This record gives sequence, C-alpha cells and structure tokens, in this order.
Amino acid sequence: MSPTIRDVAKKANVGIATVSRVINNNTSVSAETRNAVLTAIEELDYTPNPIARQLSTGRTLTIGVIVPNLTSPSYVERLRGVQTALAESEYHMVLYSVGNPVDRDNYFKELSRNGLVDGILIISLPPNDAQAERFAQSDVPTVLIDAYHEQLCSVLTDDVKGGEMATQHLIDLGHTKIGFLSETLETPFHPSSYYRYQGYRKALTENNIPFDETYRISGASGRMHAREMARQLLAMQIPPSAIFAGNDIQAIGILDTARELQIEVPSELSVIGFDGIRDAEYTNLTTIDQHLHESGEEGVKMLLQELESLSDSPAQKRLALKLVQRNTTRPLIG
Amino acid sequence: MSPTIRDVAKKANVGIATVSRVINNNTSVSAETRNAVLTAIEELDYTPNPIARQLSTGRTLTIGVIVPNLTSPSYVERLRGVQTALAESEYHMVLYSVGNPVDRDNYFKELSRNGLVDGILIISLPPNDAQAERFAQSDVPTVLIDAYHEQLCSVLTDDVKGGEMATQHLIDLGHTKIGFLSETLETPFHPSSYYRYQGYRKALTENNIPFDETYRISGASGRMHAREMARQLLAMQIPPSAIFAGNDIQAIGILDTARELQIEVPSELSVIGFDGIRDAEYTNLTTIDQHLHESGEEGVKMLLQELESLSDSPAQKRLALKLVQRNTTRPLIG
DNA sequence: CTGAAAGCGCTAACAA
DNA sequence: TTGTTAGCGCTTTCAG
Repeated sequence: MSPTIRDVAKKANVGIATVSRVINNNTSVSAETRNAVLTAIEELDYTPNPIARQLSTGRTLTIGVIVPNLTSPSYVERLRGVQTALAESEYHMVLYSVGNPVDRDNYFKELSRNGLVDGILIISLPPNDAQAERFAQSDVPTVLIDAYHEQLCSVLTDDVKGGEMATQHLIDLGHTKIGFLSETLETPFHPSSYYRYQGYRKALTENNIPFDETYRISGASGRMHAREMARQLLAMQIPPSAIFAGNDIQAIGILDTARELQIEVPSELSVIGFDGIRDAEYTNLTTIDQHLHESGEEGVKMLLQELESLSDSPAQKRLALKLVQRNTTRPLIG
Repeated sequence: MSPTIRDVAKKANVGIATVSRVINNNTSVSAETRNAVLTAIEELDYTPNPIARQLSTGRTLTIGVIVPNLTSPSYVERLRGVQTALAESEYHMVLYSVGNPVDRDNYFKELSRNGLVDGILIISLPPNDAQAERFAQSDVPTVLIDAYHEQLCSVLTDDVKGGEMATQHLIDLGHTKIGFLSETLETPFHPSSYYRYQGYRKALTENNIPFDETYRISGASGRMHAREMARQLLAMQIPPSAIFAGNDIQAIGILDTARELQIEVPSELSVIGFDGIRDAEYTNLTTIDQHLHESGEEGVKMLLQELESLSDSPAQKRLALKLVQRNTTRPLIG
C-alpha cells in the first residue's frame, strides 16, 4: 500500500493539515516544518492520492472529450489540437469515442451528470435541443467544437461560406461545369456537407451559373466510395471540368479516379477539397483550410475560461477559412 | 448540488447501506424496499458519485493509455483497436499523449504511482530497465504494446522477421539491388526500424546477396523526408530495382518520388512498406501487415486479464505478420 | 504557524 | 433483510 498523508505526518511529527499545506504550497508554514515535511515525503516516496483529493475538492482535473470514432483524419487533427492545448494546462483528458448514436446519447447523459469530469469537449457531434438544454443546466461547462447550439459555447466553421469560397475559386478559374461530390446530404449525422453544398449553390447562383442536378453526387463516406462516385461523374456525356469535394478525403478519392482514367489534374480536371488535413498537403490538393488543429486548441481555451468563471451567455468563436491553392486547380483552358 | 445517497435514503425511508445495495445490485434487498429506493432514485434523478465510489472501492474503472503524440497513423490505428476492445468493457480511457522524452518519463512515473488509473497501456514506448522495474513493482498492471521488456506483459511484433519477410519477397521476385529506406537507426527512440533493418540484412545474407551500404539510407521520419531520401537513392548510377521502406508512410513517400521522376511502379521499381495502415490499401502498396488494430485489442484483453488476476510471470503475445501483396511489387524483368 | 476534527459521498463490515 | 458505523485519503474550517 502506498503511504498516506498520515504516514507523512507521523514521520515528520506534525499534523496532517500541515502536510496538506505543504503539498498545496500553502504559505502559512514555517520553513523549518516545511523542510521536515518535505524530507518525510521524500523518504516515504509519497504522492497524494488524486482520488481522495478529488472527492475532497470536488475537482477532478479531468476533461471529457467526446469524439466520433477516430475514423476521419479531421477528428484526429482536432484531437491533436486539443492535446496540444491541454498539455499546457493541469488537466487530463478522458477520451469517449462514440461509434453510434446510442453511444453518443449515453455519453452526453452520463458526463453532464455526475462529477466524473470538470468539463466537456464535444467534437463534431451536434446535440439536439434536449441534450443541449441538459448541458446548459448542468454544472459541467461544455464546449462544442465543429457543432453549434445556441445554448452552448462553440468553436465553429462557416461551412456555407467555405463551400462558397471553394466554388467561387473554381468559377474564378473560368469553370462553369462544376461538380459537387459529398457524403449523403439527406440524413446528415453532421450537417457540414449539407452546408458546404449550400455554399456551392449560392456561389453558382451569384455567378448566374445554372445548377445542374446531374453534377451533384452524394453517397457513403470514405475514399473508396468517393472514387466510385467520381467515376460516375466523369463518365458523363459532358463531364464537369472541375469538382468540389465535400472533404479532402473525398477529393483525394477523385484524384485516384482521375489517375485511373488517365484524366490529368489539373489540366483536364480541377479538384478542390475541404478541411486542410495533412494528406491534402502531401497530395498537393487545393483546399479550404478550416484550421482543424486550431479548432481543438480554441475549444480547450474556451473551456478553460468557462472553468474559471462560467459566462452568462455562451461564447461563440468562428474560425477563419482559408483557400489554400495548390496544384489540383488551374484556369480552364479553351 | 446533485443529490447524494443520503437524500435517496431519506426519501425512501431506508438506510444508506440499503440504497448502496440497490445501486450495486446486491441481492439481499426485498423487492418492496428495492422498489421504494428505485422510485426515490428516479424522482431525485440520482446518480452515484463516481469519485466517492472510487475512493471507497479503490477502483477507478479507468485505464491510462500512454502513446506518442498522434503523429503517425500507426499509433492512431493501434488506439482505435484499444478503443474497440475497451468499449466492450466497463473501463474508460485516459489518454496521455507524449511529445518528448520528458513527458514520457513523467507519465511513466506518475501513473505507476498513485491510483489514478487501474491499469496502464503503453503504446510504442519502450521503458528502460529502471522504469520497467517500477512498473513491475507497482500495484498497477501494465501492458506494453509494440514494445518489449522481459519484466512486463507485452503484445509485440517480430520486426526482424518482418524485415526479413519483406526483403525475401523482393528477392523472390528476382531483385538483388534492394534499397532500404528508413528512419534514423543510430539513436532510435523506438528500435523497430533497426530491427527491420536487421531482418533486411539477414535476408540478404541468407540469399548470398552482398550488402551494399550505398543502398541504405536513413533520416528524419515522415513522408516528405522519405521523398527526399528516395530521390537520392534513385539518382544513383545504378539505382536499386526495389526498395524496402521502414514503414508505409515512407513507402508512400517513395511512390511520390517515383511518380515525380516518372519511374513506373512496379514495372521499373518495386516498393514494399511495413505496417499495414489504411493508406497502404488506398495506395495499393505491398506491405507487411502487422495487425495494428489487433495489437490494440490484444493489449486491452491482456490488461483486463491482469486486472482480474495478476499473473506471476509477464504474459507475452506475438502477433502474426502477413505479407499483403498489392500492386507496387512485381517480378524483376530482364 | 499549527493541530484537531469535520466532512467529501460512497462501500462494506458488523450487528441486529 | 436491514441499519449503524467506520473508514477510503484528502482539504479546510476553526481554535489555539
């Protein structure tokens, strides 16, 4: 068994309160007794039991991070940002990985309840009204990253605007036959693809380019499915000269297909993605960078702030979007 | 403030012990009182405080996972495996992400000490003798994944054998000018590249192929650095006809360079990687699959076992290796 | 500056 | 079957 505060107190011939004071750097201890305590601690190789401390103080120094199974690079990148920011704090992170809606709802409920964690960070999982209400009422500060609810603090991206930027970029290059390839829009677990699609439509409209329904394709997520969808798009009688993909992984899937079909990018086909994951850099993919890493860091910052003093109205932070032009888009020739 | 067990007891007109019994499904409670307690719990919306429970039982139902910053896909994949297995248990996971040796040593020390976690999982971070000794002595069961120490439980890969398999595969295809590209071997944070290199050497020797020092290149990790190293290798007077990369990311870097130099893979150059990350599949890369996901799952299984009953001698599990032949290797022609 | 003592909310003997 | 009580190891009043 590990030594307790009582063992230290006995050894140093002081009361346990004094030991506690020394541990917590409470100033009201004479240099003499402090030293006695410190040597006792040293000799016993004592460390305070964090659980006991937690029960006593009511703080766990832990924040819970609820995140979709690490299936997408963007979650991982956000998580890295969370880690980065958390590393500089005194908090630890418990990872709650959700694989399905049931998990999600359970975690949402559990964590907001009892004092397992001091704060909650939710990544890319929008809560419904009832859940948001619950979080708002709870004693546990909660911050959403890449999700929005008016009742809660959040760090977000303007997906509509991003979609618009991407599409506008293609239009600026002279493209008018612009495809849109994304995850299913109909029943969105997370609505970002839908918003990006709205941005796409908006840009077309603003530039008086008629929307062609056949240029839009949606389906299951992932690089493989994107390849397949790209094949369909590119097999059309009059295929698009540029494609905006709902995310970078799908954009890379399009590049795969283009190579397979010997369609040269960017001379014959322009492709733009969305997210700004690392693979986009490696692939030389033009994309809309939504600063994933930063979103994690900002989420933590916001949460730490809430932890210090609960704000009365939920803070909201919009991250900037940046068009990163690389080598998969270029002016339409002819 | 949340209701406590005492509030429930009062409301149900029973003692707190009875409430505790109901909570913990202890059978010795009459159906009648049980119901009374349950309705009281319902009405108060009570949940037991986990921290108090932890202090009382000595169990935290938490396992600590120490892992290098999620810089490499292989760590992430292992982590996914850990999550998968942990999801079926009653344990949660605290993620300790180490960015440098100091972090690592701190976490090693902290976690093995006090009862913050019930068990420890260490991914790809070999402890030194003193640290291993510490873990072995500690009350906290510890399992290494992708790392070995005789004193500790571990789930491992035979990197030497894997290196041999990869090289032998190339030899079987008729290659004799076989390059080896990897991370720095000299001061390995983790020795896997070195072991794989040993396997490479072994295969050459066994097949009476003289080792050519100029065909070996090592440097910083990452796809970009691999590209650069590949350029050097391929710019030689007599370049290798096949390259074995220390890991899949580096192999993909080689493919990047090959494309850049218009060297066709696999007709002009064969490339084999190591790990079996998802990108290998997407890239159609031939590789040695070391079952990363499974390593995480097995690590958890082993740890859960230890949690039930500490084994007297450290369990060790070697994962199988599998050559996955895809489209980046083929017989040497001419 | 220091110690005694009362909790934090729960579990688990021990009695009844 | 149930209630009382003594901890778990710490922090924090409250006296002194």
